[in-house]
Amino acid sequence: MTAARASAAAPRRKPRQSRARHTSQALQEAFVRLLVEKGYAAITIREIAAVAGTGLGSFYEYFENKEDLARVCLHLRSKALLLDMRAAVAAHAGRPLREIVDAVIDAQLEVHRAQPLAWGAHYLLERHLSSPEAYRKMYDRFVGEWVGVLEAANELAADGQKKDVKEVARVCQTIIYGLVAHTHIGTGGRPDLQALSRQLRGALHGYLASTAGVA
Amino acid sequence: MTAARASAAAPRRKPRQSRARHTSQALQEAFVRLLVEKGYAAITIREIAAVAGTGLGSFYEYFENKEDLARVCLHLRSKALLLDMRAAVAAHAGRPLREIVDAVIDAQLEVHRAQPLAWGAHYLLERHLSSPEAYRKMYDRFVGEWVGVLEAANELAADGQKKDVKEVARVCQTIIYGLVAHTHIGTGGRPDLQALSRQLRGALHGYLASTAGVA
Amino acid sequence: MTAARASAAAPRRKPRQSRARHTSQALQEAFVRLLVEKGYAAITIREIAAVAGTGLGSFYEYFENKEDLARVCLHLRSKALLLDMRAAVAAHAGRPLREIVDAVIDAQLEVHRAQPLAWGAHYLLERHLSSPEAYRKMYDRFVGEWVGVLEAANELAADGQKKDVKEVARVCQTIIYGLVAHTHIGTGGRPDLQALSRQLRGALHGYLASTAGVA
Amino acid sequence: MTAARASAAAPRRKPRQSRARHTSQALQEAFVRLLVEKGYAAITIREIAAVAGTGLGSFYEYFENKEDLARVCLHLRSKALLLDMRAAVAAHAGRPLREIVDAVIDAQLEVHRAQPLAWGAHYLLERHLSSPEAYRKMYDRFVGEWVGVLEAANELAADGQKKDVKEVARVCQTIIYGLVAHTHIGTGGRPDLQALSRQLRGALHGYLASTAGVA
DNA sequence: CATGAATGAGTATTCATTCAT
DNA sequence: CATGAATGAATACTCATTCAT
Repeated sequence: MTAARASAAAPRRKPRQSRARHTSQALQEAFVRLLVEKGYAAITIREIAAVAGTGLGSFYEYFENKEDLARVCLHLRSKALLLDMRAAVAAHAGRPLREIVDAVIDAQLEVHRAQPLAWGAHYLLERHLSSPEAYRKMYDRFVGEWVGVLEAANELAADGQKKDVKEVARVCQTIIYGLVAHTHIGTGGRPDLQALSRQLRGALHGYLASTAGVA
Repeated sequence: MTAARASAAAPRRKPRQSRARHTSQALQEAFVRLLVEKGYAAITIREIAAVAGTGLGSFYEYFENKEDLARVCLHLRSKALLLDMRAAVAAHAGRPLREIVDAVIDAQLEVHRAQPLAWGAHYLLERHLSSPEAYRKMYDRFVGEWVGVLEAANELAADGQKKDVKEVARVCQTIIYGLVAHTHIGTGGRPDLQALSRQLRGALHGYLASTAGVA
Repeated sequence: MTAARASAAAPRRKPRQSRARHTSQALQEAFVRLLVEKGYAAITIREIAAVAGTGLGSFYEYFENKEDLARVCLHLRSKALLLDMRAAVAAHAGRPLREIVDAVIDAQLEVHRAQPLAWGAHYLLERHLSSPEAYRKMYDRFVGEWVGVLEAANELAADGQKKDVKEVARVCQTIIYGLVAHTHIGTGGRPDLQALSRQLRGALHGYLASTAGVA
Repeated sequence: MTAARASAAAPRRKPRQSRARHTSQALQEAFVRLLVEKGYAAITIREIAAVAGTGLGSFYEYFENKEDLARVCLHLRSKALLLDMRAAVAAHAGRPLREIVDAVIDAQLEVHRAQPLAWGAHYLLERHLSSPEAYRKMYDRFVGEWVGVLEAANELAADGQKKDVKEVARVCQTIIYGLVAHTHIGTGGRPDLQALSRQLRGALHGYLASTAGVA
């Protein structure tokens, strides 16, 4: 039972939510900023607190340790992306697969467009941090979403081919994740989103077209 | 009585080079072994030396620090993969693109088949360690190799389309790297190489077929 | 208001400044004590902290490293001596040179009389530590003070002989520093201050008398 | 029983003196050079050997450790100075004290004139290294020499005043040592020997004149 | 709830020294 | 006699974490 997360449920606190949110957010932002500047390993908790303008002790009011903070940052951002993707799928359910895929691509690019730097830091952090388990977990969540994409288009050849669907979903996720992450890590905050869009369309449509018989 | 000097009565001392190589190699192997067992962060230099059967000081004869050793391991393995890929391309120059791509896929899978665990550790380590610069550098090296693949098949539509070729190469590299790395990280030493091969063929051939007009 | 724990007699906690001063001072005292006991080179930071009754980390709150602490100790002691000398000069300004010199001698001896051991350690440490620059700097400061001595007595022959004054000052400082330091280093805490006083008077008065024409 | 010093007496070696002397000398010179460049503490035995152009192991053929080497350097140089001083005294025995003192001053300055840099290093090293014991020992040797100076001039007032003689000798040694050392340390290889000579004469003659009744 | 002085466990790293050749 | 790879004892130093205020 961590002191950090207890705030959500603890009755002892009268959190004056706005204050708490502010401090926590400041810490997260400080962390991301430092992440871009000097890399995860070199960041010190003292530093995070200093940049955030909080006392050292306050850090521990909100987070267990550096990794905990990192995980929270990672989780929030991933979740946002996931939800966005899901919304795009829902909004195009029943449409041809090609259209849904395009919608997903557009949705993801839109999310990234707003904060290319932060996303660069995010992908870098993700690479740095993830244990095999965490890696798989996050991946599977997105793969699940892709299964949703494939099922949303009623083009599935036969039923009972779940296994194939999942495989296709994994390949799709790998392609989109790889291209998006690579673009954001490799370009230092100035990703060419147009080229990225073109590449994504090319790769996904190409792959899915060739798999038409299966999925 | 140090293990180092124990070498009983037999081959007292090997010529310099081979001794040095031996110690350095032992350290590298110890590192990879520990990497698989407990993850980068938890590894201690004392431990590496102990597992390698060397004195603590010897570590510093060969490496600056843990990260230096990691980088050397990473570099050597990547280089091997690169050379292997290049050989496969050279051996199939002039053949249809599809064939060359298959050769590359087979070559890479072959390399991975021998030490799936070590490759899992490698991809994990790569994620953990690489700075944006190192990441880009390694990536670009492989992209260059893919440009070679595309040029080896004399199917390039028009000349002067270097830019397109490079983009296609990047997408190909992203696909193969993403799928291979993901498979080795996510399966804890038991990657389904047959499925991986199928996925790679599907994704690459599908993508390249749809881009036929361009490249 | 936590009066509960205040328990009357216990001066639980002093205001910040004084606490900090206490810890830093304790470290300095521990250092000097160890210095006398075993010499600079043999002192360990752990030891200093232990003797001071502080945690190891606290050492680094106040000092960069052993040398830093040593320099602080050296500086404080020298400064005290300097100020004392200056006060003696000021108190006898306008008196005959001989009198002022005697006052300076008496002042310095007085300062040393209180802690002969610590002064022994001080001179030893000074010898051990000082780089040529630090050495010169400290020296010049005292030479400056001697210039003050010579000027305080209005016996300067002609004006514009600043250069000579400085030279005389240097010689005086060398004599007093050499004799005092030597006596404290060489006698292991039991300096014969009477003899020292006699020697100082003899050397300084003798020298100054012979230079009367100049200064 | 050090291996280093054994060479003088050990029958086991056929020293081919020239070789040994060469290596030992090279090490000493390398040491002095490094001493001037970076200070005693920062010097590494590896470095000394490297600069001397010898193998690391060879260092231990000639010296116990860094301090031993330092002591040898210190000792040789001091001894040379001492012998020179003694020779000057002997050459002027029976002459007036003033004359002998001048001869001693001249002799010392002559010795220093040849290698001001090395002497600077010497005095620095002496300051750095000497334990109270070593310090006193060296000092006493020179004081003894000064006793010789005072006795060489047949001006001693009454006999049985050994104690006074010794005190005067100490003061003289302190004056000359202080001025000479200070000049060589503080001027980075470019000591003003003329000024030094003037100061020495002024201080010593002044002091001795005022003590005429005693000595 | 905020703060930051105090703490010390945990490691990296250096460098003198040895000894087989 | 010369060499330098190997060694590990000895320490410095960092930095997360606590807790009294």
